[in-house]
This record gives sequence, C-alpha cells and structure tokens, in this order.
Amino acid sequence: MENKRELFQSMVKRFGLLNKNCCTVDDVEISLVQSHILYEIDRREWPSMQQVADALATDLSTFSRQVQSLMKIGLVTKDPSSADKRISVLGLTEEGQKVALAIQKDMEAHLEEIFSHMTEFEQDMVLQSIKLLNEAMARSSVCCKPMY
Amino acid sequence: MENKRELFQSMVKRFGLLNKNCCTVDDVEISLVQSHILYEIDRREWPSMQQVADALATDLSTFSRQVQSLMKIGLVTKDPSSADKRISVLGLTEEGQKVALAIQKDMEAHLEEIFSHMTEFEQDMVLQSIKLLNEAMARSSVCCKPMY
DNA sequence: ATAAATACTTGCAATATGCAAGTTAATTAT
DNA sequence: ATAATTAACTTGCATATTGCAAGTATTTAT
Repeated sequence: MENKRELFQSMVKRFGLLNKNCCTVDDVEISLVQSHILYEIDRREWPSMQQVADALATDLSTFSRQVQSLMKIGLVTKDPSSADKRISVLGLTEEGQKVALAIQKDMEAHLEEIFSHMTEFEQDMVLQSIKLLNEAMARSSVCCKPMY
Repeated sequence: MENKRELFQSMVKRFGLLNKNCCTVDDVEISLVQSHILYEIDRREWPSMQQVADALATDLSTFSRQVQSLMKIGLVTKDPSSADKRISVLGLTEEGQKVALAIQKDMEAHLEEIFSHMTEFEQDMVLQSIKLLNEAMARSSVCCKPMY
C-alpha cells in the first residue's frame, strides 16, 4: 500500500495550482487567500470575523487586515452586530458576489474539464471517495478539529 | 452532481492543516514551504534548482533564497554540476535526510490514522480515486502542465 | 460594581513573494 | 572562431503576508 503521502501531496499541489489561476475576474484581481475569504463568507450566512478566521485557520489579526483590504476594493462589507457590538458581521457586496460567483463558475468548469478525463463510473467513485475522505478527516484526532 | 468545488476545497484545506503540523523535528523547526523543498529534493536524484522550483511552481529567485536558508541551517547541499557549470545540483545533508524522513513518517502516521476511520474497502477505493484524479489532472489542459 | 472573558484592531518585526537587472556559463548563429 | 542568444541562477528592490503582543470596546460572571 505504498506511498500515500506522495499521492496526496501531488493531488493537493495540483489543486493549489488550479486555485491560483482562478483569481482574476473582469478588472478585479485578488489573491488566493482573498478568494478563499470570499468563498467562506459566501457559503455562510453573515459570519463573524472569528468564524471565518477559524475556518481559514488564520490569525485574527492577519484576517482583520485582509478584510480591510477587501473592503477597500469594495468586495466585502463589515457591520457591527446589533445583538453583540463586539462582533463584526461580514458580507459580500454586489460586486463581491459577482466575483465570488465568477470564481465559483471558473472552478466548476475546471473541475468538469478534469473529470471529463474519467469514465462516468470513475467520476462517481472519485466524488464518493472525496466525501469519505472528508468524513474520515473530520473524525480524525490529528486533523482539523475546528473545521466546518 | 452538486458542489464539487466545496468537496475539494474542504479536503485540500484539511490536508493543508495536516501538513502544517508536521514541520518540527527534534530541535529543527522549518516552514511548510521548506518541508516541501526537502520533500522534492528527497524524491528526485540530484535535481537542479530549476527542476525543484518548477515542481513547486515558485519563482526561481524566491526559491534561491529558500535554498540559501536551508543551507544555512545545514539541511541542504548545493554544488555546481560538473557537466554544466551553470547548473546547481541540490541534495540533502545527513541531517536533511533525517528531517525529511521524520516528516515523512509523521505524515504517513497521520494518513494512516485518517484511513483507520474507513473500512478496508473504502480505503482501497479512496487510494485508487486519488490516483485516477492525479492522472486526470495530469491530462487536463487547465492544470499543472509542467508537473511530475 | 469589579473582574474576567470575548471580539476585534493596531504596532511591530520577521518572512515570503515576484519582477527586473545583473553575472557567469553554454549554445547557436554567422 | 567570434559574436549573439539563451539558460541557470543571484541580488536588489518594493510589496505583501504572517503572527505575537499589547491595546480598546463590549459583554458576561461574581
């Protein structure tokens, strides 16, 4: 059952490269990290800074600055929660949603293209495997405790 | 065939977190990037700077500096090729090999632990899926042309 | 009412990044 | 054979990213 690590490393590296290409939309160009922030805000409902920073496993201070720059370019909103004024609620601007959607479409297209090199049977197997893997990692003691 | 991207993003993020934990060995502490460099040097036979920088999709200048710091802490060797004196041949010191091996063991153990949450059948399926995925990505036009 | 915890923000200081410009060595014209 | 081009790096910026420590403001506990 030879080298698991090699297989994973290779896959993750490739997926990382894929991700990198996907960050330019219209005239807006954002970094990989920023695209992940948009992604996380998009898939949650009005998350707090903490929540997203935790999801990204980033220090809150670093994250705070990233949010500032995303606000500056008009993609992200940040408003104090009325329930608890310490908390800042994050959201996407209309432009932010457009960018997030465009990146999403782009990634989906890339994944489809990759999947097109496999048979239908293989595609199903791969998807199911990724799900299994995610569940196993979620249950694992060594990995990613506070995620999703 | 809902959200492929979400599945992949989640998996890659988790694997990234896994990777991060694995960079301290004995008294040596290295960064994630540095661990990847050790890994790439280890699995090739006397690669050149270019080769490893390409594999990591890093600018050569950035890579050059990383190698310098790895040499400074005594993990990596760099020698001019006798065949072509422009080329620098990279290698691991004895200590570098020790570190690379320790990280490798650590990662293997983590992966085993994760796999232990699946049945034997699932484990086989997952491994085969990762292989398929790697092949599909290698064939893909959108991803990772110059890899492996 | 005071203490302690929570959710951030800001000030460093260290590190990482890529582009452009340089150096040296090898190839390819001419 | 010499000159021009290409290749493999290295170094100098300028910028971006990171995390820790220390601060502020708000909420919760006692």
